[in-house]
Amino acid sequence: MNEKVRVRFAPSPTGGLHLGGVRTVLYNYLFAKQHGGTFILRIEDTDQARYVEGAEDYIQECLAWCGLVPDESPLHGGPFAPYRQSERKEMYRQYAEQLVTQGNAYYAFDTPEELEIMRTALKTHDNPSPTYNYVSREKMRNSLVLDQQEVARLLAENTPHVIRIKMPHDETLSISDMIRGEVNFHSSLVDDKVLLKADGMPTYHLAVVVDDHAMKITHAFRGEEWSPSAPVHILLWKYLGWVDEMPQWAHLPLILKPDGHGKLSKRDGDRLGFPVFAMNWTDPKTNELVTGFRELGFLPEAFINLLAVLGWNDGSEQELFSLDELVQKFSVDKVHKGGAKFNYEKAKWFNHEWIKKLPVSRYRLQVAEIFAGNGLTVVDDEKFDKVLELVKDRCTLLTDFWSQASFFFEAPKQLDVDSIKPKWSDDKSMFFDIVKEKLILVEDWSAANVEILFKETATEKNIKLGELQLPFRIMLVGGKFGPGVFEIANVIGKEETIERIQYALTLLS
RNA sequence: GGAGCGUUGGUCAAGGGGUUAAGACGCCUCCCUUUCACGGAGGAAUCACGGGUUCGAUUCCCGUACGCUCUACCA
Repeated sequence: MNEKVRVRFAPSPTGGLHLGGVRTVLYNYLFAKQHGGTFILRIEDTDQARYVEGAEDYIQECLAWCGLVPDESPLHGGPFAPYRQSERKEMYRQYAEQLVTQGNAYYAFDTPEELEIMRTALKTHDNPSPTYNYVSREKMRNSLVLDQQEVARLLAENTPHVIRIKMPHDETLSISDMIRGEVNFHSSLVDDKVLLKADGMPTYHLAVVVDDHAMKITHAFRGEEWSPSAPVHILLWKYLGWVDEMPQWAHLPLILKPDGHGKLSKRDGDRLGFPVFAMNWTDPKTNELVTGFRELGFLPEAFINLLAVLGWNDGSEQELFSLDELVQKFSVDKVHKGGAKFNYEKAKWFNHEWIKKLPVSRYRLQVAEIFAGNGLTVVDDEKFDKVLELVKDRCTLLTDFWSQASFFFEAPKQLDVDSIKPKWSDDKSMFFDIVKEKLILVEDWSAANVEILFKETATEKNIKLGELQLPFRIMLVGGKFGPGVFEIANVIGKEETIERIQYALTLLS
């Protein structure tokens, strides 16, 4: 393992894992693996208000389902523990204090109300979002303007306070992004971000820098929404004296709503009728269930594949990639700069392709579970595989196997007799009576034999074969779908075939 | 408002100074199949706008428009 490359995925346990999240994990993973490096899962749980019980386990399960198993994580452990930010709390305070001592940060005692007053007071048409910056900080209650004794008194009295970074007036901060190249920010336009919150927990800005340093992270992939705060992070690496160890950044394009514009959100899934989470997620606070790709019948191979090409393309015509192939072929410089709208139709196409591509043994178990959920226990594995093989071309989602194949195991509950009745005749009725009798005598129950017998009888009775196949299909399947009728007859067996013909004849007489 | 980023068919996209501007999804037509699919053959549909540079710009440069992200003691 090449310890030179260490990349991490750092979700916060606040809910389900959405498409953008999984894609970020995926790119992190691909990059780490193709360089023989280490893929790390770190949990960013410093926001106590939004922390959700169970979300961390959920994330780990999603990763396992997708096959993106981390080398180091809270669950697996690793040499750079802890992998949960809340367990590193003391270290953040220490670094924040160090920055204050160095003069790169300061204490701010402003209450939320005072901040609100400042923002509304400074708000103008031209400046709808005033910030705490090198101008406004002069009028606030912080250790930059208060005299030292006052600051000491406030601290001694345990006055709630935060630590803010002191942004320089006039500096150009340059970020080298693996996807976008060099991006420049002027420091006067960046605000004095809070580094350490009043509850003693760090904000993302401090935590990500301290953790990435502590875990020796070399490459950092994250969503584009982080791009504007990159200058803060750069400065922190500098102030803490770690510039030489700073990871290389890559800001990934966003996954957008299929209609309209904007970042894809959980709500869009409900609204437009498709999943946005990897797996089912039940919010313990509201008990609200959000459906996942897994439960909807997606294969992890397809899920990973569709996500990989939503923001990356290797330049060839290839669209279907296995995880191994992705590790081989992924490259950061082919990652797109612009966001992509999510297209559920295309997503389903990927799943369809993977269902056709993979051997049925790969998803036999999941389909069996779906059957069990519908009250049917699979007992004959050999038959089950045969059936799956027979209908896989017609299944887009794993759940489609139920509607496409349940009739192989239990007689259809309803027959679409309406589509045969108009053309039904006594001749046909007689034909099936004869066929039924002949079928009883068949010894070698093969599709070919049934077909021959069927054809011969049709010729005898002088009825066109085509006019008989549809009724036969309805008798066996219940509707106008499924593989070849004689194949079906073969799989469901002699007795069952005869029984279904018999039953249908009573309905039609 | 500001900053950063972006803009090739409806969507995902390849390409990149001279091309009939790939391919995929979706849509339409036909073939196969007397079911539904799969498969096969076709079709409609695109370089945001304006200036430059150039013999020539979809491609390079500058503007404009539009979009997105950020502008929290959230990440």
